[in-house]
This record gives sequence, C-alpha cells and structure tokens, in this order.
Amino acid sequence: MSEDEVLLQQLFEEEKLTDKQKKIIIAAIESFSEKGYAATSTNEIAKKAGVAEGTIFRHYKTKKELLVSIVAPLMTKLIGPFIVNDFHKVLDRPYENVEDFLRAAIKNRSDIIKKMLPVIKIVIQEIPFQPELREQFIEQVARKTFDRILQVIKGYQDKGQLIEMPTLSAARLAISSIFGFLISRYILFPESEWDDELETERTVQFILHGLAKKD
Amino acid sequence: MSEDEVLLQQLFEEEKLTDKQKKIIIAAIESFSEKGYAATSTNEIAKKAGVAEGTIFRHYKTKKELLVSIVAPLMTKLIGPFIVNDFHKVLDRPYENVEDFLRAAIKNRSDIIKKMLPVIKIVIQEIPFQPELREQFIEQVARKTFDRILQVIKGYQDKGQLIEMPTLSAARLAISSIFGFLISRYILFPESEWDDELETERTVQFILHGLAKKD
DNA sequence: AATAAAAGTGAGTAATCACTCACTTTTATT
DNA sequence: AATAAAAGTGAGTGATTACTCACTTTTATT
Repeated sequence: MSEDEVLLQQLFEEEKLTDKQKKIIIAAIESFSEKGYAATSTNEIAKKAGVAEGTIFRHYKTKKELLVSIVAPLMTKLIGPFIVNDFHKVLDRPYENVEDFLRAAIKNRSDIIKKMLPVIKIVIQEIPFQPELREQFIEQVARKTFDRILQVIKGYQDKGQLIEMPTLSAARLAISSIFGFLISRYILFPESEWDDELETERTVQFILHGLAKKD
Repeated sequence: MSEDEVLLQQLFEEEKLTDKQKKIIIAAIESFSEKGYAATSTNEIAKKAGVAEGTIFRHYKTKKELLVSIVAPLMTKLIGPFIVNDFHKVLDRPYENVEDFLRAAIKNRSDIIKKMLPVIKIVIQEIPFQPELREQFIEQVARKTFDRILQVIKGYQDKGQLIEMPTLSAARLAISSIFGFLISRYILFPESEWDDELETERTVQFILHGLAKKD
C-alpha cells in the first residue's frame, strides 16, 4: 500500500470505498495540489485515476463536491478533534511549564503537516475562493484551535510564567512563530537541510523569552 | 482619479498607457484577486473593463502574459528597489538599536501591503503554480530582502544586542513575527479593530525579548 | 490635409470544459 | 441461481474557453 493510500485510510476510515473511488481521490489530491483546483479538469483526474470520467460524477455530483469531499474530512475528522484532544491533555494534566507544552505542540503539528502536506496545500489555496470551505475551516479548525490556545496561554499567565498582555496578542505571536517555522520547514524550503530538533528548540526559546515575564 | 488608478500610476509610471489599457489592468487585478487567475475568464475581464475581448489580446499575447505584466512590475520596480533602499538607509546611518529599526521595518511593510493588497494576494496565490513568477519573486524580492535582513541582524549581533544564533534562524523568527502580524492585520482579520501602534509595539518587544542577549 | 501607425472591435473558431445518460459489468441479497 | 442494487462506462451535450483576424476608428507624423 502506497503512502498516499495510508493517508487515505486514515482520512476515510469508516467509509467503504471501492478501489476506483480511492484512485479518484488520490488523483484529485495530486492534481489539485499541483495545479490548483480551477486549473484541474475532471478529464485529467479520470485519466490519472484510470477510470472513466462518468465514474467521477457517479460519486460526486459536481467537481466542487469532489473538492469538498476531500478537504472536509481532513478538517472535521482529523484536525478538529485532534486539536481538541491534544490540548485537552494539556488542560487536564498540564505540563508544568510552557516550554514542554510548546515543544509538544510543534512536534504534533509537524507530524500532521508532513502527512497531509498535499491536502493542506489545497486547503490553503482554496480557502480564499470557496466560502463553504472557509466556513468549515473557521468553525472546525480555527475557532477550536484558537479557543484552546487562549485557555492555555491564560493558564500560564495566571501561573505568572508569561508577560501580561492580551491573550489574543500573545496567541498571535506564538502561533506566528510556530507556523513560521512549519511553513518554512515544510512548504517554503523543504529541500534545505534542517536540524529539526535544534530549530524547534530555538523557536520554543524565542517564544518563551518573547513572552516571558520580566523581573 | 480612483485609488486603484493611483496605485496603477505608481506601478506603471514610465509606460504610457491608454485609458482602456489601464481599465483592463484594473479589471484584471480585481478579478484575479477575487476569483483567482485560473477561474477568471478573459471575457469577464473585458466586460468589467468595458472593452472588446480582442483589445486585451492586442496588448497581451496570452492571458498568462497579462498576469505576468501585472505582477512583475510590482516585484521588480517597487518591492525590490524599495527594500534595497530601505535597508540601505539602515546600514548607512544605522538605527542605534534594534528596536527603532524593527518599528520602521514594520511600518514600511505595512504601508506597502495596504496599497498593494490585491496584487499581493495575486502573487501569493499564483506563485505556487507559475514558475515564471516564482523565479522572479525569489530573484527580485526574496533573495534581496533576505540578504539585507541577514546583514542587519549580523550587525546587531556584532554590537552584542542579540543572542548568538545562526543569523538565518534569527531572521526566520523575526520575519515570521512581522509577517504574522501583517497577515493577521491585513489579510486574515482586516475587519477586527486593531490598535496598530500598540500591536506593532508588542510585536517589536516580542522579537526583541525573543532574540535578546541573556545576561 | 494626407498618410501611416497604433488602438480598438466583435464575430468567429477549435479546443476544452463540467456534466449527462443509456447502457454494461460487478457486487450483494435472497 | 435468480434478482436487485450499486458501480462503472464512454460517447455525446451545450456552454465556455483562450485566442484570431479582417476590419474600423483614433492618434501621431509629415
């Protein structure tokens, strides 16, 4: 089983998909992420998947439904719950200090990004143009993530480990640093040589000192 | 003269464009940035510009040439030199401390982003799919910017104002924070109420403390 | 005012687009 | 083994696509 198919199984676990249906999804992910949604034709997807064009429309009423069917489960079934559970652990049995939490947060995000890179690219590309996706993203991912992060930051602020600053601003700064690292690492310069542990550590320290309580 | 046309004049200063040519460019910028390049038809651009479709192809051999003609001057004539000059000032008569430099850097970036928002959106959207644009972007913008930033950071490190860290990593962290702010401010949540000065200050302080030399 | 060059036009074109549908093949149910 | 339901097919559809070209209008040059 190829790496893509492993990813697929995770994404569409409970659904029983025929072989051809899987191939359609794999082909669509590949083309959408390489050429963009609008520039990809259903004909092209069919050829790449080795199926008749009609087969695509047997399962998806429109091309846009195909797009949404690929991207939506990523948001609702994976990232959303993942984030909730992830941070839940933190809130139930909190890391004693921000440091360990940050390291864990970056590492987890990193794992997901690596696995889902092509689908994430599609999400990033299409969110500005597909209101349906944007809404889902805001509901399922952005809001949940942000709420959790706010809670976490508030927690550490109360413990006196962080500077007094609106949690919203603190969250923006921390998230920028983390995403800046992940985007540099996996999207902008994936070909460069990266000492992941070291760069993670630098990012953690940067956030830590940037938000540290001054004595 | 509308705001868009002012922007245009800056972009295409030396070229003499007829009224219809300007209208084509304005219409194209609007459609490309709203719907994306691939999803915008030349017919649509012509209608919005109030010209015949043939007029577009009188001036641009292909639709892609229209895209490049809009985006390229932004990179070569504006951002590139701007960045070079901008940082040149800093290097010739350096701000005594990092702090003032950062404030100035964010403010300048902020002004440009505000003016060029639609074209910047097009650049961000199309860079993954248009190798020609990507090359130009890397040559004209990314490399120049990065080189300058590296110099600046190195300068402050030598003065002992910054932590010892590969300048590349330091640059990534600083740039992430700045862009994180600008993207949040102007692209993700432009509708939120922003205290620009305060948020700029927080970003500056965050970078400053994050990269500060520890005693 | 005459002439040339440039700008503008819009009907036309072949290719491609997303999508349909009558039909065949495969799978599941009894 | 018979029947029904689901999956798969591919030729065909009208609409839309980027682009052309013979022609008209405007502008610049003398």
